[in-house]
Amino acid sequence: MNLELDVTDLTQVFMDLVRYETRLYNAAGERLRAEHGLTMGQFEFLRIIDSRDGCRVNDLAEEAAITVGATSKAVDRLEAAGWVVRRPNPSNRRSSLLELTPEGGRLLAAATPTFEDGLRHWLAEPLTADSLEQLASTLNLLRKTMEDASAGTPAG
Amino acid sequence: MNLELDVTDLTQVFMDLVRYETRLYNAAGERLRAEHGLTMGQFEFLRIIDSRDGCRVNDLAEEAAITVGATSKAVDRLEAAGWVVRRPNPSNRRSSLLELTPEGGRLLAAATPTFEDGLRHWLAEPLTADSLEQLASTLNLLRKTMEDASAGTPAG
DNA sequence: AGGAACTATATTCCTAGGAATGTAATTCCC
DNA sequence: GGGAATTACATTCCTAGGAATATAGTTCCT
Repeated sequence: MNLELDVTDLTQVFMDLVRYETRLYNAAGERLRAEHGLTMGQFEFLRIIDSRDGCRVNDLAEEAAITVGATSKAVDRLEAAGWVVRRPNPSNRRSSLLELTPEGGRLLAAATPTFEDGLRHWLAEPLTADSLEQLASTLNLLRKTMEDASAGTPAG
Repeated sequence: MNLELDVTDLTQVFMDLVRYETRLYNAAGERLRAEHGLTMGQFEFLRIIDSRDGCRVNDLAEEAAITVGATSKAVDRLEAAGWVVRRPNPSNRRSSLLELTPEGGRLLAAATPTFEDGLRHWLAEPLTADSLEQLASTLNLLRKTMEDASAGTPAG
C-alpha cells in the first residue's frame, strides 16, 4: 500500500465530495426557491422542526453545524415569514420550543415532493441500487464519526 | 421495490452528505486557519491555480461552482495577501491569467500536509480501504453527472 | 440562601457570497 | 468592416453566517 498515492486519492475524494454537495445543494435549492419561495436552508429547518418534538434553537444549530447566533437569526426570519412560532418552554424559561404554524406545515408538505424529485434525479438515477446503498451507509458512518467527536462545529 | 421507502432513504442520504461535508470542511478549515492563517476556500483556490496552467477567474468560478463576481473578489483578497498575481492574458485582453507568487507557493506547500492529515483522520481512518474506494468512485461519478449537465451552478 | 459557574438565546459587528448591473474586449455575420 | 450579440470580468447592493459579547435564567455548591 503506497501512502503517497493514498493521500492523492483522499484529496480527490474531498474535492469530489465538496463539489458534488455544493451543486446538489444549489440545484435542489433552485427548484425550492422557484416553486415555493423557500431556500434550501429554510426547507431543512422546517423539516427538522417538524420531525423533532419540542425543538429548541440549540437543537437546530447542532444538527446543522452552524452557530447558535446564526440559527437564532434564521428562526427570526422563519417566524417573520409566518412559518414557525416560538412557544415558551414550560420547563426552562431561557429557551423556546419551536413549532410549525399551519401555513409552515402546508409549505413543508408542498415543498417535499419537489425536493425529493431533485434527489431522485441527481442522486438516485445516476447510481445502481447497490452503490447507492454503499454510499448511504458510508456517509452515515462518516457523519456519525464526526458528530460523536463534536468535530467541525463552529465556535460561536 | 418500494418507492416510498426509497424516497425516505434518499432524504437521509442527502442529510448525511450535507452534514458530513459541512463538518469536514469546517474541521479541515479550522486547522488551516490556526496553523497557516488560511481559509479552506483560499486553500482550494491556491491548489486550483497551482494545478492549472493559465488559470482564469472564470475557470476558478466554474470549478468551485460559485459566481464569477464572488470569485473575482476572492482573487482580489488573494492578491492583496500577496499569494497570487493577475498577469495579462496575451491571447485575450479581457481576462487575466492567475499564478501563485513564490510566497503563495510556499504557503500552499506548507499547508498541504496539514490538510492531508485532516483527511486521513476524518475520511480515511473511519473506513475500510474497500468502502473508501467505493466512495471515491461513486462521488466522482455523481460530480461528473452534475458538471456535465452544468447543474447547480449559481446564476451571477 | 446566596454567589459562582454554566446554559440558552439574542445581538452586534464583520466577512463572504449571490443577484444584478456595468464595461471593455471579442466574435459573428452579413 | 461595422454594428449586434457575446464573453470576461469588476462592482454594487443585499443577505446569511461566524466571532465575540451581552443578558437572563438555572444549577451547584456550601
